[in-house]
Amino acid sequence: MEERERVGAGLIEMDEVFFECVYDQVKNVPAGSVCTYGTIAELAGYPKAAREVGLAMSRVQRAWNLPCHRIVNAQGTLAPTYAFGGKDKQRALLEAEGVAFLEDGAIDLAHHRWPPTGEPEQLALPL
DNA sequence: CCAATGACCAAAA
DNA sequence: GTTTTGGCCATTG
Repeated sequence: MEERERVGAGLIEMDEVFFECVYDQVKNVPAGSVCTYGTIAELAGYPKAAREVGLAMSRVQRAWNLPCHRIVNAQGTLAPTYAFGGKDKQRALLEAEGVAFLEDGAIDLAHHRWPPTGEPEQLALPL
């Protein structure tokens, strides 16, 4: 019906299926955890469309209420083009949720990666 | 349809 | 650790 869905100030005329799935996964990421583009793509049904996930993120609007700051690349580093203020803002948001960063400025994916796909070593061991 | 682009990923040098 | 190369697939002109 009509031309896809008009969202805020942007008109979405892409494969809503893929994007909807991506956004759904992003919404599923719990606070304090992060997810990689590749994982999101995989969950969305396109195991190799990691770039499209990033593209979807760039198209995200604030009104959608998506925690896109929890999506990082496979290296645990933040993209330079975070839509809501840049990587600096993204990092601040993540730290506010309890995400720890390494000295290199990358996120410790071993502790914050989500979902816990088959990794049995989620033992926090705080001390 | 073709070419270029992109918040990527992994392997190789 | 960095830089380069290839692949991946949807969007855009």
